Amino acid sequence: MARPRTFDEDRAVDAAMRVFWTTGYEATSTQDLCTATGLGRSSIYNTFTSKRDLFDRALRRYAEHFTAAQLEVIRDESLPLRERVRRILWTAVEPVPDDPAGCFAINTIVELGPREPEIVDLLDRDHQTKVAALTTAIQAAQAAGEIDAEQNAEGLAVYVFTVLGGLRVAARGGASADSQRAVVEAALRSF
Amino acid sequence: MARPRTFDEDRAVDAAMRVFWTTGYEATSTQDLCTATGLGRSSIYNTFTSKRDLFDRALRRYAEHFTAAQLEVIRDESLPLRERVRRILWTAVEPVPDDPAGCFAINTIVELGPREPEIVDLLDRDHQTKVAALTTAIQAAQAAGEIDAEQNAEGLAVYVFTVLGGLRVAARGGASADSQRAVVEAALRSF
DNA sequence: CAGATTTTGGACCGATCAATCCACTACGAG
DNA sequence: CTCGTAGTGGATTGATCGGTCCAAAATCTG
Repeated sequence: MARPRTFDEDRAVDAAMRVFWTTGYEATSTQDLCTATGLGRSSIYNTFTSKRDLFDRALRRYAEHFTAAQLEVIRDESLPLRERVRRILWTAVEPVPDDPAGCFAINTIVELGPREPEIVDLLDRDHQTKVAALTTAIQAAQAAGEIDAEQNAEGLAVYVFTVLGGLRVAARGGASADSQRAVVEAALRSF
Repeated sequence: MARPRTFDEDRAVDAAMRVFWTTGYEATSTQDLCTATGLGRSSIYNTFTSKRDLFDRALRRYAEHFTAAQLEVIRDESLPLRERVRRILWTAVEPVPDDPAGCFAINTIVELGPREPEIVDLLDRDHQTKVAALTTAIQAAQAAGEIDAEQNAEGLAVYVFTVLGGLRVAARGGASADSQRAVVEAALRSF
């Protein structure tokens, strides 16, 4: 060991994540990444091997962070299932104020999906984790007589995340909170 | 007038549209556009003033084409409203085989939304047209006692297109027809 | 303090970007 | 048949791209 780093690696990934989230992969230049992280080119390439590698780390960070938060809501048995679903969808009505518009994962699927199967795999695994958790929660609610037991639980779980995807695309296009709220209400009628 | 063009302008826009649709704006090079259209650089820059201009024309063409098709379905009074909505959503379950994955309009909102307000405006006007048409159809169905009159008609219309957006993002990520079908079924329960 | 080791800033690299230019071609008008 | 005009192919432009390199700086170990 010799000269220590003057920056925090996680902070750098976080800053990069927000730039990629806002601007997309192609439209983000390495110069943008330097500016956003406050690092020089050498520090970035010394720590992360390439723009693509840094993007992967940023995306993983995003996926892990948001998946963990969603799983916590999904598994919170102190709330009725319907309320848990509402909270999942509600993140699109009232997003975290300082976060960029839309969803980084969805932006990435849209931009890179057709030509980056590894990224699709990563996001798909993440998606499956969430679907499985929600499916389990729905089945429990069905067994408890909380919601209609006739419906396909997994189909309903996929439906929830599909609606969330639609909401986040709409948010990226500047949809109003009122309009997003109306969609959430309509979506919840399927339960 | 002198030497005539050896290519069809609309065909060129169409070819460009498919490349932008597949690859996105940033990741499409002018060389890609030359290859896809079969034109030389000069012909492209002589006919369209810039890459951005050609993109705008391609996007407008897409929006007009698909909006027209959707409006036709929405206004087809020979079908029950529920069936019309199903057909709108069904385009995500069984897309036109040779079309690129996903929806060009949604891809564009996601990629360029935050930094191209003019494009957002264009797509938003298009969106409003469709929402207004579906709202009218829903209100008629409510007046006819075909569906529950309690619900906010416009909210329901926005909901339908939001779900469609989610389905198209899922398609971009390679969702299976089975999974898409289950989502359509769940979505229709809100009616 | 000295030497080894890592980080850092900035100059630099070839490749590629969107866009322009120009010589040449092809055709309509007279 | 010739002239004028518009279309075309390909070379070329300056800017920017992602990525590398190197000398100077900083701090740990002994």
